[in-house]
Amino acid sequence: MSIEQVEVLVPVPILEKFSYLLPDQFKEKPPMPGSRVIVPFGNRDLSGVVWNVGKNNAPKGRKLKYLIEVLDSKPLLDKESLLLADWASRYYHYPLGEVISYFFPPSIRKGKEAKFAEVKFLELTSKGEFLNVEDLSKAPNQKKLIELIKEKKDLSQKAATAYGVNTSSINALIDKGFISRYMRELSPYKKVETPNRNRTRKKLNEEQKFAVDSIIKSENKNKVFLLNGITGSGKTEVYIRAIQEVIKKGKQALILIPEIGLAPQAEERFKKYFGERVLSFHSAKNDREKIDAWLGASKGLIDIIIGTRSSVFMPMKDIGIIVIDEEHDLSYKQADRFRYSARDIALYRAKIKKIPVVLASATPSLETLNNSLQGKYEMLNLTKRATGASLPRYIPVDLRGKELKEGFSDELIERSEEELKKGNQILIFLNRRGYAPSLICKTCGWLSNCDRCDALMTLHKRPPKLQCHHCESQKDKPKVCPSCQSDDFLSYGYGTERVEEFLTQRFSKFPVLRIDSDSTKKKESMNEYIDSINLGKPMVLLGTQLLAKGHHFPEVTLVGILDADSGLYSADFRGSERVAQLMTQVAGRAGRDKKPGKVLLQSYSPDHPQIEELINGSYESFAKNLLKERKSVKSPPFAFQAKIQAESANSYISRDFIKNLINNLKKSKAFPKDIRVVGPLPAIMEKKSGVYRWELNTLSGSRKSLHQFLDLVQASLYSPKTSKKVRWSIDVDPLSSI
DNA sequence: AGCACGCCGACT
DNA sequence: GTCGGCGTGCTC
Repeated sequence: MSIEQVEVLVPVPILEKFSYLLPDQFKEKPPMPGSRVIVPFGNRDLSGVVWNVGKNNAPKGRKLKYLIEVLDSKPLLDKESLLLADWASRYYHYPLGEVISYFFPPSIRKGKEAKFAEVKFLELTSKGEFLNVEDLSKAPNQKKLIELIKEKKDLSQKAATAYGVNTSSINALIDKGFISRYMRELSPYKKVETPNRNRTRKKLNEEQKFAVDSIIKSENKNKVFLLNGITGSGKTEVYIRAIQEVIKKGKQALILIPEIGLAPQAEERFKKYFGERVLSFHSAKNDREKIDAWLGASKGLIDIIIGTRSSVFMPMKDIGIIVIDEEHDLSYKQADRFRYSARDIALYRAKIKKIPVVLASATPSLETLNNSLQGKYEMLNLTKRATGASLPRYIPVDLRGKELKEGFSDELIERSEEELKKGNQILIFLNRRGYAPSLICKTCGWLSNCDRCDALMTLHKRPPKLQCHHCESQKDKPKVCPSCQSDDFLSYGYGTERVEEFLTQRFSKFPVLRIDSDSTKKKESMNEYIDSINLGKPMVLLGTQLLAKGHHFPEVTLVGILDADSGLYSADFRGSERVAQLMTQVAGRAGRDKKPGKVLLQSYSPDHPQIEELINGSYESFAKNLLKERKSVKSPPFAFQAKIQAESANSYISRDFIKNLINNLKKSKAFPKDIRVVGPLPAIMEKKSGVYRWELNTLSGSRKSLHQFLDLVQASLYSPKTSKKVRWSIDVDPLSSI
């Protein structure tokens, strides 16, 4: 029986799949699931992905259109990718047709041929076949080329040039009709068969060896490991060994890293071990690079992909392990549209493929820590620093009653000076860019409010502007107060620009390097900074969380945390988890090599239980306390959470939208009983980028009930009756509430 | 998401 | 009289 129709996924925010009739020429050899096709959709033609063959779930009576074209004779996505997409679509309650887009580089998704770049090749014409090369003895280059083509069979023009044949000789032979030029696809990758380079075989300690062995032993099992290692304990070294074993078996590895900023260094580090087998992947790559990496990985020409969030969808021929570095990092969660967590997608992908996952962190998320404590994940502890160094010592600095200079206590200044004079580097941490977080009129009290957000605009000095850090708004710094025309302003609070100014004049003999998203805007600047830090000369590093992430600064002996209190009283219940992670990570930059390190923690409440726990306990003890607290109030990870948000030009519209939604859903018989509904409430920052946001938080002890509830929500929101004045979103396992 | 259709305001 | 504003309806 021949196939009459196929079900196609189209990249539109609609839950339904769309069915099409197959024209006769495709009936015998219908496109398989995972192949791309062109279909008519409304009054345009779209590239879609075949989901089902032979099925038709279109409403009865609906007249089907004919599919226009089949783009791929073989599926581009394998069965596992399709399963993964289906799961992700259900789990995150996001339309499958849009989810599947994430599995392709954008241009492939839009219908571009899934091929490596075509390159000029040279071949003999039939006239050329019968040519006696000795006839060309007067043109040695032409003779050489003919011989090369005969010898190599496949010769690209580029290769010919590399052998020393210039283009004019090539063209001469073409003109004479002896050879011709044609275009052919050429893979930029050669399958590397040589063993890994292993340039630096570091000796592993007992804990590291145990960790490597445990991971290797579970090679064909779906096992999740928490590689719980203190900062500087050599986690990377552990998973590199595990990956080496996987590759020896002819399989591939996927390594996820938090941010693009870390990609070049990470890539360089992995290239040292794996040479040409490794390739990085992130959104800054151009179209061609993305296609090449994607094809290379799916054809098995690349063994290791190291990439950011979006790489979790990278199709791979035979994936054998997934590593998620800094698994607690927020950047693994996409915060708009398809709000997926790359970590959780990776966990499910590994489950489908029955392969191990390594979650690496010095400060694991409470979710992961809890899963480990409950025995769902195997915890591999690295409690010693790889260099034999000890963890830095915390020294609290009580700010109460102290006179500060631009946010610095005398103690911090003195200790900093001491270290610099000893030839060491110091790191000052302040998680606030700009000059000052607000500008105030001293005369009338006018504040630098943002017009589009419930937030104050930050004063920047270079260039002198007021900038909102929550939207795109920026304006010139006013010369006089917009309200009372006075010119007496107060720059209130401290940002990195301001502290840089102070440090530069206070420690004038030493270079001050400010590292934040403003100073690293230029493409190469971060690498240049890292290089100058690595020279090891005494200097002051000053920066935001950019500095806290993953870097290895062996010469830093002192870390100064200017404001340990910020975030202590956050409106977000995840605030203290964040702060603890950030502090521990920053602190971990100190004393990583031979020299011991210390961390000065400036605080107005050094006896706050959380600060005390960090100083006298550890991240882990801190996190375990937090888990107890979360358990007692049934917060995640002891309940599953989803957030529904509505935004519109008007607060009442957003509020009523959420109100009506929940009221209508509550009338449904399918409304699960075990759902805790909190809200509607305005978002913590209600007005942002000119829109007003209200939200509904829902929690349940049962994942199943939560999803049942979200199915109702989804059905209601995707109904055509839903108001278009409101932009809404469903966020499963939300992480931020700003 | 696009795109067309459709009904009310300022313009060559 | 028309161009075009964006509300609303629909996509196999």
